[in-house]
Amino acid sequence: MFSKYFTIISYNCTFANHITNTIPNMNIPAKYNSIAVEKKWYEYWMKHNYFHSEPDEREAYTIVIPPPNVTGVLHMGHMLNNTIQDVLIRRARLKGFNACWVPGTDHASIATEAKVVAKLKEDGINKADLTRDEFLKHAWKWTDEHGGIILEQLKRLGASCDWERTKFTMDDDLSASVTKVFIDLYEKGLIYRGYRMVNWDPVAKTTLSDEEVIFEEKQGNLYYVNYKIEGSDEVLTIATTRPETILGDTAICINPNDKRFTHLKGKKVIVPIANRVIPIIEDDYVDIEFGTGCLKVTPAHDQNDKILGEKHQLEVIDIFNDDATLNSFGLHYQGKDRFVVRKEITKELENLGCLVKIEQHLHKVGTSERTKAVIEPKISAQWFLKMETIVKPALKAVLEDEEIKLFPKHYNSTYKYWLENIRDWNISRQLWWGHQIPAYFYGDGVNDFVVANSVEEALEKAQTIVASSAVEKSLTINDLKQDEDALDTWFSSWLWPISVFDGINNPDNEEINYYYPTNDIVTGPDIIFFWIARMIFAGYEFRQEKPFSNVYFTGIVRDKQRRKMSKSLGNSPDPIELIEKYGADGVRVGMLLCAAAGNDLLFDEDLCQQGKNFSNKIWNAFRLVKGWEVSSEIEQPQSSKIAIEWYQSKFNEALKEIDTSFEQYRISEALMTIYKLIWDDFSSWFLEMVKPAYQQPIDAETYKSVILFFENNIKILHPYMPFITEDIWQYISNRTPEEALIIAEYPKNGEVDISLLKEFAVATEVISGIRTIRKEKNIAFKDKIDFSVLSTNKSPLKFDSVIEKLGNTTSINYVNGKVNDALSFRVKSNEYFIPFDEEIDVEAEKEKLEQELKYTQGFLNAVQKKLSNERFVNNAPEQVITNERKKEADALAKIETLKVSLQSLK
RNA sequence: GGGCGAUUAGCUCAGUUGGUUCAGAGCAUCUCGUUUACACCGAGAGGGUCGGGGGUUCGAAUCCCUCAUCGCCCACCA
Repeated sequence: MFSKYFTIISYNCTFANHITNTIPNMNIPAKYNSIAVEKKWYEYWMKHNYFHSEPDEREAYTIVIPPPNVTGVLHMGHMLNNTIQDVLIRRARLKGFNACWVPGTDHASIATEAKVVAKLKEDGINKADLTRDEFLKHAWKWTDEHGGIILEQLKRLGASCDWERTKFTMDDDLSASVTKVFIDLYEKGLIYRGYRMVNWDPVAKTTLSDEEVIFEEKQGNLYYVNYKIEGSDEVLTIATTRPETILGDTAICINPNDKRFTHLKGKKVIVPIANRVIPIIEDDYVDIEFGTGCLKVTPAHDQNDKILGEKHQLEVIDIFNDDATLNSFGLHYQGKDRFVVRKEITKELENLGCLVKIEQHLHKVGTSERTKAVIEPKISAQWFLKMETIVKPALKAVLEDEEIKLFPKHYNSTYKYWLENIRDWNISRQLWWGHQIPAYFYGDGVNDFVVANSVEEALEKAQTIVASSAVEKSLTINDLKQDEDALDTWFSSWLWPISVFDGINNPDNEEINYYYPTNDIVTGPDIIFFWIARMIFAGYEFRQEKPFSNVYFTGIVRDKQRRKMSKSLGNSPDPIELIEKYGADGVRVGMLLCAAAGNDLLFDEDLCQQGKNFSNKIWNAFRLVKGWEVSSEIEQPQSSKIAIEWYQSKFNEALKEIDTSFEQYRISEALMTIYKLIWDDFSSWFLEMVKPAYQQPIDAETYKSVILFFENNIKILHPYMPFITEDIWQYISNRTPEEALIIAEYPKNGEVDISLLKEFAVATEVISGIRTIRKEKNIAFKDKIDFSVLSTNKSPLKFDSVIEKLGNTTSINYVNGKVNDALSFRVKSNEYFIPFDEEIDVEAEKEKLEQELKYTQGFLNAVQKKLSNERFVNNAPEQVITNERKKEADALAKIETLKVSLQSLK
């Protein structure tokens, strides 16, 4: 017998090479080397241009990347964000879509300009000493040196962007789009120049949009100051948080209903220090309860005061320079910083006897998102975009028509609230780095300007205007002066999904018509207003169509202590180091495992380790399969046959679950489904079921299925772990570039045999039972055991052969009565027996049985109670009742078995 | 001050219209194991009054009310 076996094996060995010649006889390394593999396959993918997309007859699936800051460095937020995008895009590619992921960077005007200014300062250069052109030269140099690092880092992650399409928001065509859009909106009357209260960042020396201001709660003081009433010895006390602005006061306001001050109506007060006389005005805006009920009005430095000022026609005195030092209105404080002045003026007021008291006061202070400087409200001439009409289609698209879906959905209400309460968008910035506003002044008047594509065009327009006016004057190019300001960064990125396909300059080109609207956009919820909403505005305004169908908001990446990851805290790991340590696949899996949809994620490096372990698991499963000799001479064992049937169903079930998860953008849930499928179902169950005995070959038919399943597994895993899957794919068979996994065909959905899956679940319980007894009684696995079952069902079940194999039992005996001298366990109403030579601890067995009996009896009672409740039987659906009856029957049968067993022990 | 979202095992989270599979998953923990893919592993086990309290219902993690705690967004109280 033995020698015969060997003959067969040696025969099959030669044959094996013949029938499995699709599998190249390469040496598979014992360890998976992520670094070498990742480099190899990324280069391969690039070389064969798989990431590149051109319009064709297939359906497009498009994502535009949220463009990171051009000089930025990859952080964990990008890692998460781009992993998700890559998963989506790779899956779409496998599913047969023409997948196009457009990468690029944003010029990030204020952030980049701040960096360049800081760099110049280090080199001893002051921005103020440079001309605009000189400064821009430095900025471009900086951009060329640091720009695009982040895109290179994305490649390490495996991002399958169409790099040929890489865009930058200051590329010529994108800049032209911005200008075109500006002119268009201006001509529609939507852009206007206004003298308004804006948020002034005194460090960056620019205005900011409301969205760029972050309110922080700060402990401040409330200063009570006396103002002398003109022509009287009486004083009036006001409360203020900003005593330095006293020098800009132009009125005191009281509530007309405040009886305390009735006698002061129409009088005037003298501003301390400045000794100016200002009126007392009345307005019910003033809260009688707050402070002293008297409000000092400084129209130049407070939004509300400005409104009051306009209403009551007050003088406006701006006391600050651009850097928030005081100007000449600051009198002897001229040139000093506002916070220094606050301290000094307090002292002076005290010396003058005007300071009544100082109270501690907690209040919100606006700070600059970028520079952290305290915002100074300032009145200045700025450019604004009217929002009223532009928001309308955007509201409808998300809230009524659901043309655009937000995930998670609850962002709908945030979106709605913001859009309904939106204020005009301040789009001008006092910066050089960015798109210069295409407005050209031809005269000294505030309104002496034209908006044009170029200075030449501007000249023409200006000449026309001048010619039609009464004033005789001829203009030359030298008379024109372009507005110094640049546009808000978001004024270019709101066009991103359109401009990357040149859809602004060239609205009917093939690409924009093919790729637009894009499918999904993936970003953090922090830029829902900055970017997402505005892209939607732009989409409807310039193309009368949504820019994308689905918005997936990721969570914010935090550390284990829930702190936001940040440079200053130093709690953010270096993504590249992580990739080197755990492999890109491992890190991708690690990121996603902690990224439950709709939640912030607490990043934990251990999860990358889990990802790496998963790589290892797959690698070893592959080594196992690859190590088998294959024989076409052996008949397929029954256990393999049924195992294949089962795994096919299990796989189909998983496939369906994955689809459902993706529909809801539950990306990490889909990954978990695949993880369990491959680790538990495929490796722990399926491979063990079909695994040939030591040094024995596997039958060819089973092997074929194993390989097919393996291929299907790595296909569905590929979006998550692109590198290891491509590597194994190519080991399985020498593939031509046309057969690479990255462009393979995603498995088709198939039938799920639910009853088969259920039967298998029972079989696993039986196997578990055997394992438990083996363990309890120290019966080695290699010792074959006798195995009997007492069952109402006398015929062998589908998975009996599997039980025999994985339990290492003799063929299962179906018996009519209890087996003596045996250990037993029960699954459903069946009782299973394993003979045991040594004396059985009767008491212990009895105890066990009684426990089980007690539990089952309790269970039965509950079920019967339910069933005897008339209202339950009358009201519950048929199915629920049927199920309860079945539970009852099962419990009764089990109790019977238990009683018989107990009887025999007594 | 307004709005939104949470609160389920030690941790991070699932739990769809209230009822099959309802108390689950992964990780962590504990026990045993180096059996010829993998100790980056295998087999097994423990662990939760579903934030508290009330209510609706035959039946509640799920619906309603209320309280508590935490997070996020928005808002001009000097």
